[in-house]
Amino acid sequence: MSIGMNDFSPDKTRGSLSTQIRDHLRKRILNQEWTSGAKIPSEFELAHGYQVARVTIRTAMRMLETQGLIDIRHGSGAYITNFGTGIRSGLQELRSISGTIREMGYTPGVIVRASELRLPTKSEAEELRIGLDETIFYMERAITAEGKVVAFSYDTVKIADLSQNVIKKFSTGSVFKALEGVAKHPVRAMSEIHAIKSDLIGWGPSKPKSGLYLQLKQTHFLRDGIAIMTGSTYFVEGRFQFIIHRTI
Amino acid sequence: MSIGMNDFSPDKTRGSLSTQIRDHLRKRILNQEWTSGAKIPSEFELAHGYQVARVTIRTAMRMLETQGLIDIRHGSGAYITNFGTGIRSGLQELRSISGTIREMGYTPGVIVRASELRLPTKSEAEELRIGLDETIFYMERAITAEGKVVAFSYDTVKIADLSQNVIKKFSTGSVFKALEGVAKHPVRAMSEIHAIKSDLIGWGPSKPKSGLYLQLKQTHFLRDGIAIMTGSTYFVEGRFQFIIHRTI
DNA sequence: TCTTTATAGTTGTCCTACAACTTCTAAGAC
DNA sequence: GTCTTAGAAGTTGTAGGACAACTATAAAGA
Repeated sequence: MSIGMNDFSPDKTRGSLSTQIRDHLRKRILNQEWTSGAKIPSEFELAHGYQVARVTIRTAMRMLETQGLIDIRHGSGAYITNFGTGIRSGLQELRSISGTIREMGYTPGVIVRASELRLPTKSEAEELRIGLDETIFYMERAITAEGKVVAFSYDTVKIADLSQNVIKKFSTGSVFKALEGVAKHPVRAMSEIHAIKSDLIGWGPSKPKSGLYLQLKQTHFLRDGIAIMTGSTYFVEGRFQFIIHRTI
Repeated sequence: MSIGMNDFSPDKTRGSLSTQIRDHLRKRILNQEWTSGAKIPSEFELAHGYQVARVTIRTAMRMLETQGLIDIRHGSGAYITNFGTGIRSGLQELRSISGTIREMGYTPGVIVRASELRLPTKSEAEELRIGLDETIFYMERAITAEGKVVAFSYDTVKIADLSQNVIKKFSTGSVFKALEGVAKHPVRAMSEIHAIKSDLIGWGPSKPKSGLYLQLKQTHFLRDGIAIMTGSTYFVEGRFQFIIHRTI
């Protein structure tokens, strides 16, 4: 089903107009409203369609180009890049694993094996830029798709200015969702990638015999540069496909 | 040493003004002209400094924001993100491995173990979108840093419209450099990442005993979406640090 | 001391105009 | 008829000015 631009209406509480239009256009692209390689409407047409100035459309389009979704050619137009659909699981975009699994058409799940309030280790305190006496929240979780574990996750969250209510939600649902509710959701992450072979990682019946994982050792940051969460996620090799879209 | 904006002069042959200014600003940021978290000059000031319209500066800044180098806040200003220097080896940016090694302060090298002209396999033909009868160029290379192998590379290049001269250069220097010379350098790549443990990969004395690699299975594309190169690079775990900068 | 209110500075959007580039069409040359 | 060239139309890039929306700071007031 096509989305079209008719269902768009600006929301003053949700960031700038251009980012809203960017997100709307992204949806339309991922929804395959235009085929791969196709030319999308001109800035002039889009501006009329969305009832905004051309510069607002331009700003949105520039962002999509930088993210690799479209290709803008001077004097010609903007074209859908040849991989529009694969990108949705692109690693360069920060989104929850559950969300990605859902978008791929599977049913995500989370199994919390352990969670506790404790003091940080030295490296954790360093990553989160907090003192060694500041209590943090630690979790060991397994992320599943269709009931099968695709990743084991070991995370530490800075909870200094979070309510007990928010912390409780960590154990039940998505950490991202819980943080979003208090306007504390991360907008950026720095990840180190490693290939790991170890029998010490993972648990339960879904634990892979190979012991082969793709480790994402990452720290999440808020808009103002404050670190809020750090940890490692071990993706079971073969059960999750990572794609990176690289641009100049 | 600071760069400043005095050494900037537009070059009509090198893309749009805004991309040139983006690259110039990127250099200044990576050169640490502003410290991490610092506020950079306002759009108005930059526009005056570079002698261009504000919209041109804005376009450049938006690209830098999408790439995660700066953070633009409405009504306040643009700020250097807290990881400006680490990003230069970010996987989301497409650059030659040799160049990355050089930027990290090491001396890169390439050892060509084998190279040949041959017909493509079925999957190679599929990736490059060519016929099974179109000759391709195949290479097995090792990329070194300070003489130590950091990655083994198995690549296939589409050479249909390349001269013999260009092909010869593949064996001696950087593939990227050779393609750049004929305006055929890739601007985009789609990479799959895998953790691999195998004794069949690599060769020579630098071959790691662990057999543990981070595999980048990627296809490179030209500006117009044509695939030009496909293959796998196996990074020896521990000898090369991958960082990904993820944004919303 | 704390709160509220101005004020200046900065980014977001709008408008208009034109330059630069691409693509297609049609006229012209042969 | 075929190729080349010139032109026109369409599209993106840049310019300049104006104002709205937002932020941060400072001053005034309670």
